[in-house]
Amino acid sequence: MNGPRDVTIADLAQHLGVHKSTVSRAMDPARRHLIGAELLQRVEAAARTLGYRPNRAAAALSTGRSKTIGVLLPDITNPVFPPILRGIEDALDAEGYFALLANTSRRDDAAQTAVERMGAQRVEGFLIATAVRDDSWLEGLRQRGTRIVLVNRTDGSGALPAVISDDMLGMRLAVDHLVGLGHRRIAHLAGPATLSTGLARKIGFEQALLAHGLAPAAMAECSAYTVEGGQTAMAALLDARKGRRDFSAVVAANDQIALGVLDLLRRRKIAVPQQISVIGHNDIPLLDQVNPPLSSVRIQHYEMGFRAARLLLDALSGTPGSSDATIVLRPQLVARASTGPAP
Amino acid sequence: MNGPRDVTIADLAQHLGVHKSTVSRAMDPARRHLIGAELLQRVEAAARTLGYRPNRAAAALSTGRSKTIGVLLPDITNPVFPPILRGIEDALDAEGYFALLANTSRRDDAAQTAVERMGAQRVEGFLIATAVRDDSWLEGLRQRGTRIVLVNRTDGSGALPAVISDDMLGMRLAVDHLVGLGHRRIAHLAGPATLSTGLARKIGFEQALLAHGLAPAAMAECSAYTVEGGQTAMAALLDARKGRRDFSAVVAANDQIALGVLDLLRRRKIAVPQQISVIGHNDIPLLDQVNPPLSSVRIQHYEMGFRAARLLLDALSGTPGSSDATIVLRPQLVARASTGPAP
DNA sequence: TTGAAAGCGCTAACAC
DNA sequence: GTGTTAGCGCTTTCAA
Repeated sequence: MNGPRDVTIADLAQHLGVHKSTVSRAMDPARRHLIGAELLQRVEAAARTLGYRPNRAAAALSTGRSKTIGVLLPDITNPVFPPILRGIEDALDAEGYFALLANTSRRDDAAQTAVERMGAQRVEGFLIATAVRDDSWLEGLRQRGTRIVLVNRTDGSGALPAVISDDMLGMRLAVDHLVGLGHRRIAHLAGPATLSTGLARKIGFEQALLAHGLAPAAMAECSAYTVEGGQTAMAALLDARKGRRDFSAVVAANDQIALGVLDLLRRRKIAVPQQISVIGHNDIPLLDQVNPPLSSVRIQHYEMGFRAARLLLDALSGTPGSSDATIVLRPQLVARASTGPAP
Repeated sequence: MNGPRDVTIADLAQHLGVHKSTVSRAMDPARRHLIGAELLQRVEAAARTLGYRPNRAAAALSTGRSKTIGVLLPDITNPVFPPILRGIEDALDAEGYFALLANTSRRDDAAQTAVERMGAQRVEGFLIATAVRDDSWLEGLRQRGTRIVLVNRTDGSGALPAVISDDMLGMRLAVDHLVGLGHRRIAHLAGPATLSTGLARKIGFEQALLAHGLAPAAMAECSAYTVEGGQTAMAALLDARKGRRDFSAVVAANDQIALGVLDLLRRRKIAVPQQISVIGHNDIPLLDQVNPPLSSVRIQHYEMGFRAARLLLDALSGTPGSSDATIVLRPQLVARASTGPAP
């Protein structure tokens, strides 16, 4: 059925008249020094001529280490995730690890199913960007010894190591910026309260206002972090006020929501930023090209992925200290033309 | 070092007083029917209570099938690739396969290195979106029996199965659209000639013009499919003409290049589309929000990934016919505000 | 319908 | 330095 069988270390050993464990040693950089210099050469030469290709699957079975990490994303199609994944992959690659990928927005239980199937593949740990605040199964997993690092979002337990952006600070940057422009009546379009980011940004927004002695002018929760979610919530906000707007600026919980807001305001002929200022969060690509260029809070996507992967890798190799940390990255304000002086 | 050892089929077998091969059969849906109904129940119950988790890594070693596919992308951060990857993943997931991911834009030989390492992991095949026209190593791989399906780009050999977009048709759509708007002098900013898409679109552009009895008004090749590549090439095109533009429309080889063009024209105070019309290719997200909304040729990214994965899966399972096909998907014109009547 | 035995390719004590 | 031996957990003939 298959063509010529793969060449194995046993084949090499026989060919060279040595034992296969000798070949095994010669193949492993970490144990190569145990081998005679001349023999080492011969092994390498033979490997080349016979076309030997190491079989990590076999090594994995023997050692229990697959050199493979499970990565769970809601949906790679959401522009927030590519740079995170890229960061993850760069960190893993440097250590010879691969990412096994799953998008979990297919079904409700997709994340758990993926974790189970990846567990069967014996991934050494998980990088999870899909945590929901009331996920208790994640904490259960951890207690059974599964290595997990959360990215971008945390779960409710707070017990799992995570790498996230400082959402409170992000909101402070946004609010300070607007207040600096003279705005006093500021509205917030929140993300889903089921997500840690949705909640943290909402609280962050309120606290940031409070620091200026202000209260929210209006609040609404979007059903999802999408353009449509933003449009719908914004329409509701405006309609509820029947034309009498009591706010001059909107802080959106993420960029897609903000884009939805821009879209709706454009359709309703409300000028941005002359009549209403809008600011997003995350700073996804192309925001500088939209109309008007959208102000946002830039978070360190790539860095987030990279650090999360490093954290997991360190935990796997038993590096002390780093194991249980939660790393909080600093966001940065990016002011563009969608925010301007209060009317 | 490790906690309690994993539960294996041997443990289950002992616990139940049967042979492990019996348990193995009970675990495999395809061979379950060989097992007595009552015993089957007991096995399943025991598996549950003892917390048995199948070890695919071991199965992989035994069967030679890892249920894993290697996916090579240049850079997931380029908005063209997320939907392709999503399509791939959806198709793989349906068959219980996982994608092992590698971004290959890190180094020149990253693709070959990744293929080698993934080969060691015994992936069953490769989905490759990084082909370069003069890649001969891919063809070599195929001849040695490696299963490969190309996505988005083809290599030079034409011998490898691939799923791509109809680039000739895409250019025809773009050119027909512009000619329909009255343009006669049309320029092309080509992608790198080392990529199949760069070349095919360039030829497609020329042929499409020819069909209207026209010749290219100007041509330039961008060093990369990037915004900067577009800016630079466009600047060169304009500067070479010292202000005397002999074209009223630009067909860019992809959207990033087109965005670079828009950017440059904005800085030079040349009105789009009043003075120059611009059209891109691929229709990446947010193009409808940029200023002005960019016309483009929409290609079926998701479908491309999905079909490629299906093709590979079919080949792996020995489904006849489908194995060696090259599938060409039809693109579609998306006219927006960046293209308008010729001045 | 179930059991026995061999083996997938590699690693890891331990011995020489 | 190198060989021996014994698995890792599962599948797969072949028998019974």
